[in-house]
Amino acid sequence: MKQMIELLNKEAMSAFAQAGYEESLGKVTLSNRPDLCEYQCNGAMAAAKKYKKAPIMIANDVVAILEKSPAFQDVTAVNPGFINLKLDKEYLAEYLRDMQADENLSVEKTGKPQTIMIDYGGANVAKPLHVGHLRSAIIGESVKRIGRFMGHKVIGDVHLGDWGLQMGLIITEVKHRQPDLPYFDPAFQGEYPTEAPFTISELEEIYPCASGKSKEDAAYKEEALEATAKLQNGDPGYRALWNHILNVSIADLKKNYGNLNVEFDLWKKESDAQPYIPDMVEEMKRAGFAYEDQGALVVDIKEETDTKEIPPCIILKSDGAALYTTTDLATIIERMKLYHPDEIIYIVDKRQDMHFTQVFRCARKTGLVNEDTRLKFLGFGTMNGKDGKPFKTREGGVMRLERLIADINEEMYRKIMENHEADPKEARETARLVALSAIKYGDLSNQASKDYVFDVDKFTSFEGDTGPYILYTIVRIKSILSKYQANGGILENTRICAAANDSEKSLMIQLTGFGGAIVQAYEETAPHKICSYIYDLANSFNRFYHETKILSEENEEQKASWIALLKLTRDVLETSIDLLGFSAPERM
RNA sequence: GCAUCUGUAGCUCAGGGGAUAGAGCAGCGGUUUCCGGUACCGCGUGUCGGGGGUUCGAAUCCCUCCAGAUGCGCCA
Repeated sequence: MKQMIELLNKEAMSAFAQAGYEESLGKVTLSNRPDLCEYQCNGAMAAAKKYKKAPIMIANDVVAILEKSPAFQDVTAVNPGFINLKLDKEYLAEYLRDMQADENLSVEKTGKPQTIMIDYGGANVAKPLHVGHLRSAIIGESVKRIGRFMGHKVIGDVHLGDWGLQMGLIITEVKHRQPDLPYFDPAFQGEYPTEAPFTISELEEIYPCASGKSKEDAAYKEEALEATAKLQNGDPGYRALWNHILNVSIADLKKNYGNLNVEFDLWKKESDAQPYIPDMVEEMKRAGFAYEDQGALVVDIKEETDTKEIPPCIILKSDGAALYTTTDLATIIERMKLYHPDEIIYIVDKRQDMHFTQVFRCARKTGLVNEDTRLKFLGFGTMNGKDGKPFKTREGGVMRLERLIADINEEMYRKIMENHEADPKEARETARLVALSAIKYGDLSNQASKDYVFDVDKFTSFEGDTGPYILYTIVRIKSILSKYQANGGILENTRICAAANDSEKSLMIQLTGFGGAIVQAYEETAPHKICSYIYDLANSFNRFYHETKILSEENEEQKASWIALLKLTRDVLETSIDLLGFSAPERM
């Protein structure tokens, strides 16, 4: 169904046209002066010059026509030429009834569903997730859900880092510790064990240990490089060991992402793209894109409009090895071949902007993607501590994601138990949900591209612009609805009627803005727009709630109308937080 | 050095050509015959980094300067 603002635009545009002015001038926006009106139209001022006429006169002409529209209860022209609009109450109620009946709450699914791949998460095999991985996971998950809600086919891919020296280092360290394992015996002919020779916690200790050694011990590093090469050349024992590393690691990653309500459709890995590299390189050479420069194989990607020198894209190092860029390009080939995406969105630290500029240009120039395939880089800013510097533990180290989440869960649990008596088991689960809302809302309510301060005290607060405040509002609505049902009320039999007071009307107007907020969040890949929308909505609801005694209302039709309004408010809020990637408990 | 991004209230952030620049937190003062007061209402605070320009109108667009973050060929 059409958005409210579109309907109003149509009214205003036709009024301008009927009054003899250009139709496009009739653009209606939400009022920025709620004391004066609900919606406004500024077209008369823009028209003044064109028609050499005082704006107020133009506004008067338009108002004369607009007054007849059933959409408005009040239309006035104000100096110097504003047109102030107030919505008709019945028209508004009618719209909300339609919205409630619409399965997508007024948001029209796209007529042209596209396949969108989202590359997010940024996890590496055998390395624990840390706070640096938080933003990509949270933002990516939300972008994915928003795209799906709009009716697109969205594929989330974690794109694991599983290739390169890190793997060689781990294999080398395992070899030093357990040299008798069959993986290191070239003569071994039997079946390799199905059980991994290490647990996830051992694995997480092995990598930093090996990495440390390689920095001090040249021979050790040499060994790791050899192991890397051997793995990449397909040594069966090394491959078998590598598979163990992958399995152990992926199981652990799935658990951790699961705790964040983050789910990937694909668990593709850098190694999956390797088979595409040789042909890709050959083709780039053959077509004349790639040439040798200072020993390396490069592709020029300069463009005339550049304001600075963009270095060429290096395809192969001077020693012939592939690098990050190479793998990313090969991954594009694989994605195009297997999934035919119309768009690929990369949700990565904004410091990698230059890298992706190179990859995208190179992919386009060498024809790896179709002309109309969109490649989008959504760079996010750094998560800082209260001191404004990158978030660290108290000891100054990198904080593991698991620890961060556990700490916040604990804090939430403490708050819940402190505030009222609760069953410890239920309180644990509630704490988990509220903590997740705190973390995700805290992150998503900031613009992705900016650095932001991760302030645990602020995010976990039940007051202000926070996740817990949103959840609290939802829980409160649920509580009233269930009381209504407990007293014999039937939710399905309720019907929204015209607003009885101002706070109810502004809640209703706020509800009509849902579709616009979602569409904008989708078009701008900006989940924070949803946050600010639901924060305003929660405020509107709470204001209305305080002025209106709902359950004790004697007029049954009026009571049912309010219940219907509450139900719609709950649905809009819950749909919205689902798009942000968290959910609300029944009680808290 | 060059480039990109950022600069809005004491703090954390919205707003991105229109009417008096907004929220939250922090501070102060109210609201309870209570459907969850973890709420709601009110009060104060601004050279929108500085300066120039475009426009009937600029926090918003353009130029310039200042400050900070980040990035600048064989790491990922």
